[in-house]
Amino acid sequence: MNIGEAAARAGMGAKTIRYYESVGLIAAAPRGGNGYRDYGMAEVQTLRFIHRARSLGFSVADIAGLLALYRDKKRASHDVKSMAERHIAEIERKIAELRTMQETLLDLAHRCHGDARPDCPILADFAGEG
Amino acid sequence: MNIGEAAARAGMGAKTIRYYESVGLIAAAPRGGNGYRDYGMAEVQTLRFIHRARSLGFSVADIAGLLALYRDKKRASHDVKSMAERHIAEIERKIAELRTMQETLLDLAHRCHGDARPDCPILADFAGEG
DNA sequence: GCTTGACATTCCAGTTACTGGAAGGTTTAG
DNA sequence: CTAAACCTTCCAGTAACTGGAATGTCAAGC
Repeated sequence: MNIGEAAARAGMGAKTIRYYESVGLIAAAPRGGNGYRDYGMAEVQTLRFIHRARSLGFSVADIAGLLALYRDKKRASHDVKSMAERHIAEIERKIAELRTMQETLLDLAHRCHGDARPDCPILADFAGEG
Repeated sequence: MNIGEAAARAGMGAKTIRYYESVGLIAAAPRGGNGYRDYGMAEVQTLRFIHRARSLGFSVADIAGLLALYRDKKRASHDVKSMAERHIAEIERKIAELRTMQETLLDLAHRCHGDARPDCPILADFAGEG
């Protein structure tokens, strides 16, 4: 099948597939006589794997590792789990950072009149007043 | 003062200041006879404002708007508050997205032995099994 | 006066994961 | 035959810096 159909089946754009090929995440697809890339269901399966992992926030570099583990039938599940746990911890860190930002902003916004008057605790805070 | 001192006082790197100047977030600093940028306390104050806003997750583009409001003594606090609220909502969206990822991963990781055996629900999920 | 180190300058490249667009070749339907 | 809908490559842009190279300047110590 052509790249467009593979993309549709995998739930991503054709450009994304070419990008993954260009950075070495997937192998270069064989070409037909017209120069078009040709994909089979195995490649679509790999692309779906990538899509799922990306949707869970794994980086392309991490996914390269996950794909290697996936293909290594003698892998230890420990290796997969530890990658997942590292990623979970990273997500936790980001959530905590965002939550801190959000709490500060909610507090500032709460204290701001939000009317036509110019005085504003948000700007005052940013300006270092108080 | 030179850029290094301004950077130290504002809590950022000298390269960051040059970057902000290059993208028009701050005005080009006047130069001394040696070509060095020269800063006063007002500029440091602006840089600290930017630093604070960045630490709360505002984009450089947003900060340009916030600085304009800050300088407009006839601003309506409503305008500031609405920017803050939009940003709070965006943060909320990101947190929700991360939380969803995290929950899925926690569930998968929980079901993974994490030992020397190769079978792994995480990879199985990515591969679309089940 | 000279050297040395810590500054400063500019410009280019790299980061992440795509995405848009241009210029062109191919295939298919009508 | 033509027009639409594919495909190809390559270049540029996104966000917000950061690192590094090549070069210039300044202040301190000998």
